[in-house]
Amino acid sequence: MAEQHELREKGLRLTPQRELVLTAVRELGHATPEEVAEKVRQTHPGINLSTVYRNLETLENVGLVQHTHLGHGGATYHAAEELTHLHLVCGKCGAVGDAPIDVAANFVQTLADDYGFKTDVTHFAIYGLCAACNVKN
Amino acid sequence: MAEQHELREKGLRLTPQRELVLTAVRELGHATPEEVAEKVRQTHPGINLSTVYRNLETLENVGLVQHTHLGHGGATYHAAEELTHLHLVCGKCGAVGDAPIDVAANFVQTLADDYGFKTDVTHFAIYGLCAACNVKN
DNA sequence: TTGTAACTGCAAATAATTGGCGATTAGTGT
DNA sequence: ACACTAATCGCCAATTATTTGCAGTTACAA
Repeated sequence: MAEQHELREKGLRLTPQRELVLTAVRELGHATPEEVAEKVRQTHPGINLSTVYRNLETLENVGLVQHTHLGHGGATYHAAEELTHLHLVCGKCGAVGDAPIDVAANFVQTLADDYGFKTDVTHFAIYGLCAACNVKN
Repeated sequence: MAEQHELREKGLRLTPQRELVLTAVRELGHATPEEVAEKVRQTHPGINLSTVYRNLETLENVGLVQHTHLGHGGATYHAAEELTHLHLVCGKCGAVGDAPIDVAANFVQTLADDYGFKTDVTHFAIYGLCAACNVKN
């Protein structure tokens, strides 16, 4: 019993649905619950949306995924491992780009020093225009 | 007819509801549609939520207000004049603090230079812990 | 005034998310 | 291998947030 599945290590039961949701989040990078469900259904059609929501919540509780409010409508989820970058959300085309967090290191430090505000980089969403949209604007 | 009301200047009809919504947004600093409605109802009880939603949208179209997705659930609106600061959203207590945009100037510049991403500072929401929550944490 | 398009209120329609509950199933102990 | 129990699932009704259709009202120009 040396090999413990990562989900079991967190005290969670290892169900196919759960595993599929986690895998989907990892493969998608970032996605809404709806998108995760769609992805999962490609291999497991019967899965219920509620199940996806509940598993996302559960997985978030144990720290395997996180959610952010990138834009309109819904939250988007991404794997915890992925939390090494910022999300650059294009307000025009909706594309989500990435940038390493250290581009913000200085900024974060300033906020901490001057405002006592401890920025949560994992919850960072930045709006603007992506390079592509910027050109044709 | 020298004095044109700001709303009329934008080509909008000057209705009491519209004016109240705009005033409420300005007084509240930032608020959800729900909160705006509540505020407006203090002086004009009959106003309908749809009307608030529609006016916020209309006012946003002409550039008098803007919205951001500060947290969960809903968008929050604020007056366009107010757009000289960043929003520091506390993930714990929900408080929304402000910081002048120039603390981000450097950061914004980096994103522009390195990623071609044109950051929209008016749509900036930063998550973390506010000073108060940070202490007792 | 009077006409007309903009605007409002209301109620029903959507969309997104959550909660209840009986049926199922993973994981434990035998 | 078998039974047990709580975790989890699927289905579906309930919320919550926002949007839309439409008929009645109103701002404002002529």
